[in-house]
Amino acid sequence: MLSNQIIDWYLQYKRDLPWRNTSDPYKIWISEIMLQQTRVATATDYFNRFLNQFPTVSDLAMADEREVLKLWQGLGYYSRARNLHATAKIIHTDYNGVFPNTYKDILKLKGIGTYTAAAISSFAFNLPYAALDGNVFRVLSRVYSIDKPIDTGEGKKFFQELATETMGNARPEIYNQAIIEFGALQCTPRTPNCVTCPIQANCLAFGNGQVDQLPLKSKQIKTKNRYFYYLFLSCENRFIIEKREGKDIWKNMYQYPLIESDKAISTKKLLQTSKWKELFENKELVIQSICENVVHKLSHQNLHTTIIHINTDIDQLKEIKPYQIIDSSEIENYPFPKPIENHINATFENIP
DNA sequence: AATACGTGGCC
DNA sequence: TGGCCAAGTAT
Repeated sequence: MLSNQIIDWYLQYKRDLPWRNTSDPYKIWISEIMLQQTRVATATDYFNRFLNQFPTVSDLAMADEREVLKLWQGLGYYSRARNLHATAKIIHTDYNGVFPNTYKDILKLKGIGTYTAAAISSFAFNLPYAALDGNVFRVLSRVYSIDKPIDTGEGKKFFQELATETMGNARPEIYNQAIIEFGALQCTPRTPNCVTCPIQANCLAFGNGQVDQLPLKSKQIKTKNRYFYYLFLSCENRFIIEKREGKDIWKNMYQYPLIESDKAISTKKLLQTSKWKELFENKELVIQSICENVVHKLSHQNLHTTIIHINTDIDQLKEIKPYQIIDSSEIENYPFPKPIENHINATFENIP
């Protein structure tokens, strides 16, 4: 039986990961959120730091969102951190600090969809819900040679039923971890290790020679270009930041004052924008340097960033209103997106 | 249903 | 080296 073969493989080859060997739903929840669209190697250090700072769901509930985002800095998909924090508050108040223990209640929580609800339900409570993530899609599509696209509603429904069937009466807690780990280590996206695969004889795609063409995806992402002009306004170790609001990327994170354009513009044109005038009208300024056009690639957009460094005197900084001045010693208190983090690191590397 | 949401690694 | 991919979810 397929489920038993995969479990046997798992018992022999599984990795010892920080979130394994526990049935604490809090730890499992944190790990699952961090692992969404994120590699194990990247998530591991974040997981350890996070659990160290917030050992229980109530510790997390009591924190400021800014602190949570700071711990998440660099991990990406920051709505995960915001939802994690909001959900911790719900569990702390509505559930008296005790993690809900039914699939239905778990699925209601912000940031938890069908995959994560099944993962927590099975890993923590051994409930029989088949976890369907990218690994499981890949393994099932190959073993059964399914050429339905996995990124459509119909495809997801089909694979969810197939996953449930394949799990059968296997122990949910171990089976779900096993097939996910099998996908991550053995049945990998590129160059899967079919030579040593224990289920090679049962794999239809291997028989067809179609392993490298599965799973099938129908959609392709299109990227757009945006042009970011950051104003690094500094005076010795102090500089100006603003908080990002709204529904755009990096919500509730901090950055240098930003002038955005949908196309590249000259420094001369920047001088004519309303934001520039708002910041500098009637003030003296000297552009010290310009770091031009570093392209930061996100999944759906290319950000062409230019950082304009301007030295200003302290009195002038104080007059600029919706922005705040921070000292380099306060950097640890504010979450920054990668482009800003990179510039801060390069600028303040020699300053204690 | 289609799209937005980050970042880093890989070939 | 640019495009694809990695333990998805919300809208």
